[in-house]
Amino acid sequence: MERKGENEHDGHSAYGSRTVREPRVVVQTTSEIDILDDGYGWRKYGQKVVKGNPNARSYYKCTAPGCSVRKHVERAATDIKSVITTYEGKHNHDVPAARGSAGYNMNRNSLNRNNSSAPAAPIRPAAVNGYSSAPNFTNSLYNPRLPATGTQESSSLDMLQGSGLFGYTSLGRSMGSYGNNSQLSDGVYIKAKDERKDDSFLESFLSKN
DNA sequence: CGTTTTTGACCGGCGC
DNA sequence: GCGCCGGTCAAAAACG
Repeated sequence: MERKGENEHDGHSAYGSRTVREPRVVVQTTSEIDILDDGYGWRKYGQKVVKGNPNARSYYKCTAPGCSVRKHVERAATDIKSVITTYEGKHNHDVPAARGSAGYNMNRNSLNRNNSSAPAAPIRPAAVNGYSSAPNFTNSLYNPRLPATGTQESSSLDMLQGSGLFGYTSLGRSMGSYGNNSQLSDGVYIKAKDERKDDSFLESFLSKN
């Protein structure tokens, strides 16, 4: 649907020019669920398996009209628990869900093309466990087929949660396992840590809500 | 009924 | 020139 053709965005690491297009934000989350609810609606438009990773990469696009924000979700090949979500683009509308916490307004595409620091990350992990008051949980149940490597999530881990566990870490490249990304172009590397038992999580929602 | 998900095929670029 | 790879679109199905 949408347009096609003049949507070239291959660029890669073509720094030469300071024409930095869509902001790339990489969020690494440790959770069983691939789909993190950031408050926006996402429509899956594709899934592909990349070489070097037994897991498939899912492609999502914002369902908001006029919003061409894309989101890629992929699991680390080495750490099945690590979910790497890459956000591309910026939203042109407010957050449909997540009322009350929508006090943010990062919609600003003016000067500010370089993103070495000062991340205008439109990311907002609303799926943070701990407190769930907003009924925004449109994530479908996902069954992460763990390759039964022996190490399974013995028990639910509820350690680091709640609190603004958000820290912008400019990590060049941490999980340099499979030389997939030659280099993280300009992108903010946010590392959010949060684990939760989807069962309790969903049950709580479905039961109480 | 509308919407979203799902799978396959196609495309464009790059490498060799 | 062909093969490889990643990415998106497209049509159909499933679901709410």
